[in-house]
Amino acid sequence: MTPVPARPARGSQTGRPMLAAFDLLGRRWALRILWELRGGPVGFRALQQRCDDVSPTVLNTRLGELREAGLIWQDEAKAHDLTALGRDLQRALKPLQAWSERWAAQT
Amino acid sequence: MTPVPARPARGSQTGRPMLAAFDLLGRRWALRILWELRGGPVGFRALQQRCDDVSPTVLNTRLGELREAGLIWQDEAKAHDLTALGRDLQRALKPLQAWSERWAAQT
DNA sequence: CTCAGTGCTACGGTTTTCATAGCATCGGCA
DNA sequence: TGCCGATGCTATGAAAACCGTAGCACTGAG
Repeated sequence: MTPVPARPARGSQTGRPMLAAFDLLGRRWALRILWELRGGPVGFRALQQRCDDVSPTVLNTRLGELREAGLIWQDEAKAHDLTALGRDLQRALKPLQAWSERWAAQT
Repeated sequence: MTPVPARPARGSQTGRPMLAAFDLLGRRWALRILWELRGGPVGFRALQQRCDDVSPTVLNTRLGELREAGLIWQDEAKAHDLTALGRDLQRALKPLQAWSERWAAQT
């Protein structure tokens, strides 16, 4: 079951957007998949390789969820790509990258 | 096994900080736990309730990972709280909240 | 009309997460 | 002193998620 802002998130009463986002992005490979799509459309097998050979089952499940959530879509050649909303999220995740480098520096 | 920036992340060769962050934050409840700690130290059972009664096993596992990663710590009263690094991450996650509201608005 | 490449699904085994019960400890408070 | 509720957390089996591999259907190049 794909989390969307309206519907209550897994393990939550209220459908608060942030909690739905946590539910969606807190699934394995979800963040990574979005990340690997940052440079334009990618085919299934290429995407799989970029994600360190994630198993196709999970990859396809995540792609389905992200598609249903409106973050990605498939073009006519079946390549997976970010939607405007997905690119928006991408930008929102930018500070996370900066943080991760501070994290690395501190350790 | 807790992901830290130096060590390679789960399912990754390189130990790129961003991938380690994805691994750490892509585990269930991890983001939520950090989020619920935004207002200061919280005890175990209170935190569990705020996280929609997450099972204590997972909560404790996540807390251990986040502690090992240096994002949270325990004060003398055993209450869980963000470290400076954790608060830093908190700030980095701020745009995500804004995004989630745009997401909700669009759906 | 092969043949390599692609998108994806089926299947069974392993890992993660879950729900519940319970232990040990620590204040109040009589 | 002995009880009582609350707290931090662990143990244990069941459910769900995830994984690796094999393979099907299709498409375009040669």
